Amino acid sequence: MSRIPNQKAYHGVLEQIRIFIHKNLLKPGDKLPSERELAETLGMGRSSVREALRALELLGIIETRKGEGTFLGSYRPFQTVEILASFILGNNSTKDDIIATRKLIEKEAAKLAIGKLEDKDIIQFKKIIHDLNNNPKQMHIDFFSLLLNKTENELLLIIWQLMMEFSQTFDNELYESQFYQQLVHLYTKEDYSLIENLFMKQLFS
Amino acid sequence: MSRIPNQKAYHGVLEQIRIFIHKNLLKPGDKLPSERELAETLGMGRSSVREALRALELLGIIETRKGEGTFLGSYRPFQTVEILASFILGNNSTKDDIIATRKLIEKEAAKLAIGKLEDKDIIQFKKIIHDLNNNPKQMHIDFFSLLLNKTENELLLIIWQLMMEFSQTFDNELYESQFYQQLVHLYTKEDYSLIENLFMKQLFS
DNA sequence: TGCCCCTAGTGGTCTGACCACTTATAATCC
DNA sequence: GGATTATAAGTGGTCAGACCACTAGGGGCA
Repeated sequence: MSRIPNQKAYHGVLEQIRIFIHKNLLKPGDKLPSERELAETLGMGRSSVREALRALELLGIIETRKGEGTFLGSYRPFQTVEILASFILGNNSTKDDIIATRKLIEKEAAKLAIGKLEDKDIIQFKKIIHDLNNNPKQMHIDFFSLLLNKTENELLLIIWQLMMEFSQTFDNELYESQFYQQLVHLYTKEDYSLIENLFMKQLFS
Repeated sequence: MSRIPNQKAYHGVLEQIRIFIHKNLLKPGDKLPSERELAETLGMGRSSVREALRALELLGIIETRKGEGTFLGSYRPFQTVEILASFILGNNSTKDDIIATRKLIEKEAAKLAIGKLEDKDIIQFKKIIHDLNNNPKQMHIDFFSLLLNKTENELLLIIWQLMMEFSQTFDNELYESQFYQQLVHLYTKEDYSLIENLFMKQLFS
């Protein structure tokens, strides 16, 4: 385990953990060696090991529970996207970019949902639209949350949620109230050719 | 700066750094406070600060140079990709999400670029396509980097780059070689109605 | 048998120390 | 005075040791 001089220690730890996981065929939920044990095995300080573990934890690759140990998590890049977004959004990005991207996702999600909606989903959509307890913004969130879920693309859902979250403070650019009904109506009639048009009308209104 | 008991210290550091960046309008390349300074300012140990910084470094959000300091990076998690990818492997639904989202952005970018391309851009596209030094993957990256740039939606560009980074290691689902030429051809003829069709043909081939 | 307490092990955090490296300053030399 | 060279200060990289808070399991007690 000789280290290349200019290589940082925690990179080595990362690599070793990766090897350990694969060699022992660890599955999500399985336990990893303790920090002290890892440090001794790899011949480096505990703090260096911790730096690597913290990084992996932030990315959702591992989970740590105080008093218990370190466990392999079920890694998905979504957490990574989320962290990156929190540093990127609001800094480099303009309001316009966020809104445009949000609408783009909504439009595409509407098309992706084609053929994946059952009758009970349609009913659910109508219920959301007519729920008078919700203000327009909440209605919008409920509506597209359901729609995004139906696309079965979890990543897209996460990105959309991030856009919504970061646009909370300034974005009131929702759609006209009848838009949602019209969209549901198109699903009901199974007339999918007009979905794009429906969105376009909203985007340039 | 009182901390909620069950909240780990480095999460606080993460948040503070994020605020610092936004408050001071730091751009990539700008310098952050030193580790010791951060530790004192935030009232916590240097090791906790380091754990947060290492995580951010792994994500490419910051860069550290020994003897110089810590600098804001350009959000490109290059160093990370191989490590992360090795954890993604085997999770097919996640891979599918990444690929689908990537292609979705490419399709929409192609439509967003309508009306924003000048003659010199067209020439540039053709140059990229016919550059024999590039392998197909590099050509694809160059092609859509330029296209995404032309959409003038920086956020969309960043998301796309992230998808590309992740999918680099496992995704060979590019488009047929004549696809790129056909797309440029449509721009040349200013025949935009067929862009969607062109992509759809690729997606289901 | 069932309960409780204690202990060993674990992650969470801090401190202080030393190293290697970079930069800016000061001293030196011509 | 100007150029070169030593020096000092500052920075990230790493380690060791010490506590703390928490968890789980075992041993003892009723």
